[in-house]
Amino acid sequence: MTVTLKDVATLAGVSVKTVSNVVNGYAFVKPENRRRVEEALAATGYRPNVGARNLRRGRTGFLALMVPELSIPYFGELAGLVITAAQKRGWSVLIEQTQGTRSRERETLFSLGPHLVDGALVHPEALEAADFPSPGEIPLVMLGEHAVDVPIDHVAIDNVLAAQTAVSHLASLGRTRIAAIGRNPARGTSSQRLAGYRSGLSAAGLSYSDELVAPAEKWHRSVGAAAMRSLLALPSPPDAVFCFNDLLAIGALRAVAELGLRVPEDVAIVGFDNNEESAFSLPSLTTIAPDKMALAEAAIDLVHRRITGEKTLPAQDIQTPFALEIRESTRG
Amino acid sequence: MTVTLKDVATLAGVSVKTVSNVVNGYAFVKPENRRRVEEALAATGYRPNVGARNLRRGRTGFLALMVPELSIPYFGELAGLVITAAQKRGWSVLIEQTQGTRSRERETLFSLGPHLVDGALVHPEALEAADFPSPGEIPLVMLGEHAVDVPIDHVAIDNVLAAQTAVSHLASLGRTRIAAIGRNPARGTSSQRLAGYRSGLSAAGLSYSDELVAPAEKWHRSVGAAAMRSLLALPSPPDAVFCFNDLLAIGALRAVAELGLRVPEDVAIVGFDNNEESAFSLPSLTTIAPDKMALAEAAIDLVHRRITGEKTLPAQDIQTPFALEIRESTRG
DNA sequence: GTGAAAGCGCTAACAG
DNA sequence: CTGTTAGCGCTTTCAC
Repeated sequence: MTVTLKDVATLAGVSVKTVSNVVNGYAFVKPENRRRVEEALAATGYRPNVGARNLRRGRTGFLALMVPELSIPYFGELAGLVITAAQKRGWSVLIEQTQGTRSRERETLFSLGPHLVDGALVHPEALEAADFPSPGEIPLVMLGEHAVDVPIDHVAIDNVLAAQTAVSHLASLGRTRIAAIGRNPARGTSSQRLAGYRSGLSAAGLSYSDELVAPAEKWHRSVGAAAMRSLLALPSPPDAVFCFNDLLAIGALRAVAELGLRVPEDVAIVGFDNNEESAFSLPSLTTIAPDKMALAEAAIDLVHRRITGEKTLPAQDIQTPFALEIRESTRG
Repeated sequence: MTVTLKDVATLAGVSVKTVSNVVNGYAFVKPENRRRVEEALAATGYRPNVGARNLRRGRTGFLALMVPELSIPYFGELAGLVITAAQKRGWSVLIEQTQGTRSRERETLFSLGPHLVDGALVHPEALEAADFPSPGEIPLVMLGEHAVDVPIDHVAIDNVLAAQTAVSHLASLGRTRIAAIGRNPARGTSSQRLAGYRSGLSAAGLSYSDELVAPAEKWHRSVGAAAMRSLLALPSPPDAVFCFNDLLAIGALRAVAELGLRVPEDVAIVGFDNNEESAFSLPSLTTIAPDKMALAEAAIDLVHRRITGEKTLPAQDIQTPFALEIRESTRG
């Protein structure tokens, strides 16, 4: 059935070694033999058995990417970039979804045997330090928030600074009651963005008020809408809102519109992530735009370095760039 | 180092066969031996080498999913569902992106060796009949449009009927100049939706006019906006538009707003795909909602049946349900 | 019930 | 430069 190296060798009248040499692009093969092997290769339609090759080489050719959910635009976009970056290095990417629950995250991390994948990029949401496998397992790179203090490679943007940038922008517009949507003590990212929000406020000489910070269990559009409604129902409602991600902001946009108010005139809104849809919402959304490609490439680069050698390097903490993308939702 | 079956056997004082039996849940093992093996297993933290096992068994435990781009919401959502469905059957999913180009699609299809994955779900965009591998390779299931006539399993919604439903809905609102956005001769999906558009028109007693059908190379938001602008610049502009996907429709929404017109009063708009964002656009988007979960599960089910036995079954053509989701963009 | 041994397809010494 | 050979870690006859 499937044609093996041996079959090709027999047909070409050479040894498997020679065929292997040709297949693997080894330079020193007698032209005559090379020709015959190549003919046999073409005639049989030989395809290497990747599994066997990897078994022998001690690597699998796979990388795992663990994310909460691919249907969330940020992760869909990120995953696409990761796959592209990985492919350039010859890896195929296996995707695992966790729904952001700690139990699924633990399970996934544990199931990533040393034989299934060569390394993994993980974007944890709820994981705690104790959940991480003992070092010495496969190379792991954390994406996004460094929720917990573990000595593991990590790449992300400076969330605190980014959040602060967003809030400063709002303040520079003359807004004085700047709210936030997305508080969630269980998520590391939330704490960081909250910290940035607070320092943005104080940098602008504005005082922090608890009632202006709306919680959000899930950072989805519907939650953003609900949160915005409750903020607008306040005795003195906000004149600007910093949403911890774009989905919340999209929801907020809708809530404002439903109440007959205008963005940005009545309420200015800033999001976070720069999902593709944010450039097309009505109004389009000012947002923090992380350089997702840089993020993906840095992560792949890191895992690549870990796999090929540099085992002993101390855990890296890489920051990738971001920018404030100013659009209609904060433009007079 | 990594602990192997043999290590466990040595430690437990039995043969590899016995350990293998225990690991694989073989029933007839002397209790005493089972206990000792289990202890050794726990003590060493043994993890089976999936690659080696698969090499032996002749399967890999992987499924490939080929899509144009994960950053496109429809594919992000679909991929998420496919991964979930595959996981229930014990498969991990490998994602390959093609950017919708024929060359990348061919390459991908070709690289899907019989050893890399047990089967593949492919969503081709530009592939032609000649590009398909000779039957007898790994099980392949096509998702989405049956662009070409090849005897390969296929699951999709009835695109023609769905498009017709969308157009009929627009006609039922009393609209008489119903345009379409998304013509692209190179894409099978486009032809089908165009056919549905035409039959929807004629069912409503409306005549077809070429000038009302806007081409779209890529079905992206910006293209939808541009197409809408040119339609609105027509001497007698449309009063309704059927967009071949939601992204085009989102772009169209923006173009209408920029010209100071209103949706649905001046132009009613219908999309296709029911991306999550469509429920939150302003106005929210009426759209054809394919049952994506049914699609994913039918596809996984099919590939599962192919892999486990039913090789000789003739190529299946499965239709999954869809619904017209009526929202603000067509609601007075 | 369990051990010994063969071998899945491939690569990497090691001769020659 | 090329053939032979020994495994990678696992499952699976086939004896015992």
